[in-house]
Amino acid sequence: MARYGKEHKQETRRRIIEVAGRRFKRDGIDGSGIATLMADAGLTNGAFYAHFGSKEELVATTVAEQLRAQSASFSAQAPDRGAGLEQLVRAYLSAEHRDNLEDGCPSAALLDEIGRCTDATKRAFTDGVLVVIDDLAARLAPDDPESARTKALSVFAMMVGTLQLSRALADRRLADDILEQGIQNALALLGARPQR
Amino acid sequence: MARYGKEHKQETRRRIIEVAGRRFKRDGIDGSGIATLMADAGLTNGAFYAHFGSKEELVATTVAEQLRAQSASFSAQAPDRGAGLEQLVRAYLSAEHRDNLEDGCPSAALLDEIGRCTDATKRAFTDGVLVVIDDLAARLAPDDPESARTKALSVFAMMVGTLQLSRALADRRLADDILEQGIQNALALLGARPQR
DNA sequence: TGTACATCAGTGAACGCGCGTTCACTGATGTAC
DNA sequence: TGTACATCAGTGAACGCGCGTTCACTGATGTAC
Repeated sequence: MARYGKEHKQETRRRIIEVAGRRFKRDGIDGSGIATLMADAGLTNGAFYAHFGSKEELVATTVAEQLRAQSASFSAQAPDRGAGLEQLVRAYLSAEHRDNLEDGCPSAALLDEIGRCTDATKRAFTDGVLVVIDDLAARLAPDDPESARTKALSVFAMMVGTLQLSRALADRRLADDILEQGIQNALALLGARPQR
Repeated sequence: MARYGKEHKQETRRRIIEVAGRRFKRDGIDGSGIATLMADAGLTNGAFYAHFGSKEELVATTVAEQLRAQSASFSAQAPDRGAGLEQLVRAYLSAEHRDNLEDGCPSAALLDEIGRCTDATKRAFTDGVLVVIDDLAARLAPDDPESARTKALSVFAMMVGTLQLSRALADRRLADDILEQGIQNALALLGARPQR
């Protein structure tokens, strides 16, 4: 039944991490059981512990991988590292992104749960999100990305909060409105030069 | 053992909602069991269903109550309805607020989980958060609060995202920095007149 | 004032279920001779 | 080339536990006469 070899095992591991990313984002971390996760990956629950020491270890690994993938997706969407911000903002604050949790931003789907996780998971998040932030900072100020870091972080926080809010509102019209307003305000913030 | 009368029962109900608010914000909705919640309120699990039809009903009720309390707290902190925004922003994006989940903003603690809740809970959230937003809008543009609504919503989203991010970062210095940067950017956004 | 009865908030055990985790086992693959 | 053995990815049943929910019961309080 089981195929043999290091390569195969690593591919299985990748598959678990990938389905975990989708499940976590859709149902939450607490809302996703290991048996379900493993069934998604075409395996049974027992196999899990050949790949990860605990659920929390999978969470940390998955958070890291999700942020890596998001960074790669930003680069693919807007390959010019010194630009493309408006395009990224519009794609991020779109109804499509809001309505597609599984393929969406891990921060928007999981940020408050990550705040309640172990230090190891928070560290994985911190490292991963800084790569995303630094990508944004480089687009914001190609000649001095270092100084733009906290500003990029703040704009990112705004986009995350806006998407979460849009998902939590029961009024569709209002949910669409705040995405649009979020785009306007993000672009205004990005356009303004630092004021201190 | 049990005291008798409508008044007493309603007081117990209030107590359950209050401890649920604190627990949910600290451990998440999925992370808080009914038996624990009831023990917090000094009762046993069985009594729960004399007060609520289901856990989800408690969630919707608690979300509504939390937002009502937040609105009241804003009014108490800055009684002049046409002003006080800077004060509110500074209190919101403070290290004290970040480090005190239980007494803090329900949106920052629960927003992504609310996005995964039933429609009834989302509706309770929508109604409640609009009161908070309208309070902010009235402070932002006392003479035309209606037009300031989406802008207030967007600023609120930014504050929520920033607080969540600050809580999820493993690096204390960085977490403090983005609070400070969030204050600067929120004030800049609020100071600017609408640009369309 | 005293007794009998009705009310009902809360108790606590039990329900079936899914959780994270463990482990003896299977059986396909690879290696040795 | 064929056989015997080692490796090990994955299976599936079981562990103790907490989940949301139900319900027969308790006993303090209030009402009627």
